[in-house]
Amino acid sequence: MALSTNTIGQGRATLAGEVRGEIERLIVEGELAAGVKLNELSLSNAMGVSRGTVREAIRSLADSGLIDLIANRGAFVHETTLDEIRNLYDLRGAIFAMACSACARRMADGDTPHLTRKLETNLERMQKANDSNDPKAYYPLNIEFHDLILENAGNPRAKAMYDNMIKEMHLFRRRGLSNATNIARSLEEHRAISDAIIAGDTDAARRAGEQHTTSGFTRYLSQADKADTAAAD
Amino acid sequence: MALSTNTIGQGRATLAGEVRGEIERLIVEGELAAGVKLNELSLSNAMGVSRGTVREAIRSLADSGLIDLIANRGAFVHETTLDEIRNLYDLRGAIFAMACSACARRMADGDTPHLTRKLETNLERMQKANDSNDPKAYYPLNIEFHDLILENAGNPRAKAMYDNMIKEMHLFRRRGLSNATNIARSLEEHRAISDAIIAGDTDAARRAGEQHTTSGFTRYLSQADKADTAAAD
DNA sequence: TAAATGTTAATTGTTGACAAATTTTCAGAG
DNA sequence: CTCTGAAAATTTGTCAACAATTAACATTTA
Repeated sequence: MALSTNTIGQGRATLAGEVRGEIERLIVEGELAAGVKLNELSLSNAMGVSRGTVREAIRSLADSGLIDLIANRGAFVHETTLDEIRNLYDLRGAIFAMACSACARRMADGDTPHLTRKLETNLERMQKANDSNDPKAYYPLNIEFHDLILENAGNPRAKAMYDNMIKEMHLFRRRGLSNATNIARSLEEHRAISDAIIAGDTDAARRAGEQHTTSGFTRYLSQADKADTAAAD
Repeated sequence: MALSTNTIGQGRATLAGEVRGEIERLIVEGELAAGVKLNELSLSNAMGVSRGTVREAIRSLADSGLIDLIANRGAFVHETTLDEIRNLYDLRGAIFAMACSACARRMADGDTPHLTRKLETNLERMQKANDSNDPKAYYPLNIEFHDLILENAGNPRAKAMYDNMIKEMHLFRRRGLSNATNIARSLEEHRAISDAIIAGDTDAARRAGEQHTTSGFTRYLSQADKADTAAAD
């Protein structure tokens, strides 16, 4: 679970929080590969803090799903299986669809005055990135789009969960959006979601959001297949 | 979030794990009321362990949502607002609907051979509890029903999240099911969910699951209103 | 040789002490 | 009487040392 939502000033205010962020970075950026064991002493030496502080940071990271803890044996960088990826997509899809629906409801209620404008701006930029065939520009815009929806769904807990899952998926998600065809299709789906939200149509928004995540998983699988095929050559 | 799924042997194998369980019990059973500050020294004295161990237990509980951490100020039992309850219901509904749908799919695929039987047994007992107008018998059966679905959805991560939310809602959820009318309606909805799952109808299962959670929130609100009215007398 | 056992080294679990921050207390001014 | 602010007391953050557990390795035995 992993929710830092309720943990105020834990990010950088305390030393353990800083170490936590550093370890998280090491994992997300791939310097600590999946399955690797985290040695408390080594880490404390490398970072110039006490072992207890490192220990606290590791414990705090454990619930987020990035680290597995085994009593008396240590902490290991979590190895994500294909089944888990499928489960994460399902879960993320359920939460995202709910968020899309909530956005549409709040839009209809007039609770999100600036959202229409922000969605349109985002979509324009995405269109531009697609036209100029620039996947690297698309990636952050894609994240921004999802953030926009989660942020305006009025459910901080959902956003925290979503962000946690994104962090874990971040490691393998990028290649799912690495070619122009996928970007074009993703953009279409974003437009459908945006339209439904702006229209205040909760059911359509939910369906569009669900559809988008499902397609995302399909894109990921096709990409993973290619990678496997290439590896088999 | 707080997912103990990946945390093997953390529950009781280690002293900190035991303390964690004890603190969790104190909170869930209401001995530590919402908003109360957790004093590390007092707890360590009361439980006969060192402060560091208590501290580790508290940290480990923080992500579950039961405890708020503020740097340099301490740990507080989380106070759940009405907005948060609404958000939790939304979130729980999204995950539960997804689980219902997944159960239906797995049923159709023949992956859950014993589920039909177990659902039917559960429903029969619920019917009996309803006939004899016995809310106390219904409550654990209600939990069992939801567990059955989450357990058979093939998504351990979803189950872990769901269980976490249940734990937090446990504090105020009981009164939402405290009269016969509510039990009868809840039973009806359970039957709809069960039928859709057994039929392997993923869409119907999702809709029924969603409907059930929405109704649950309505039931909660009406009950809360009554309580408020009573309190105002 | 292979399995089982005992011994040693490395690592995690737990504790108590010190440093830094926060809260409380209380004297004095307005 | 209330407000301000400095000193004291309390509480959290960090550290280093000790205890318990696990992993690695050598030795014995079948």
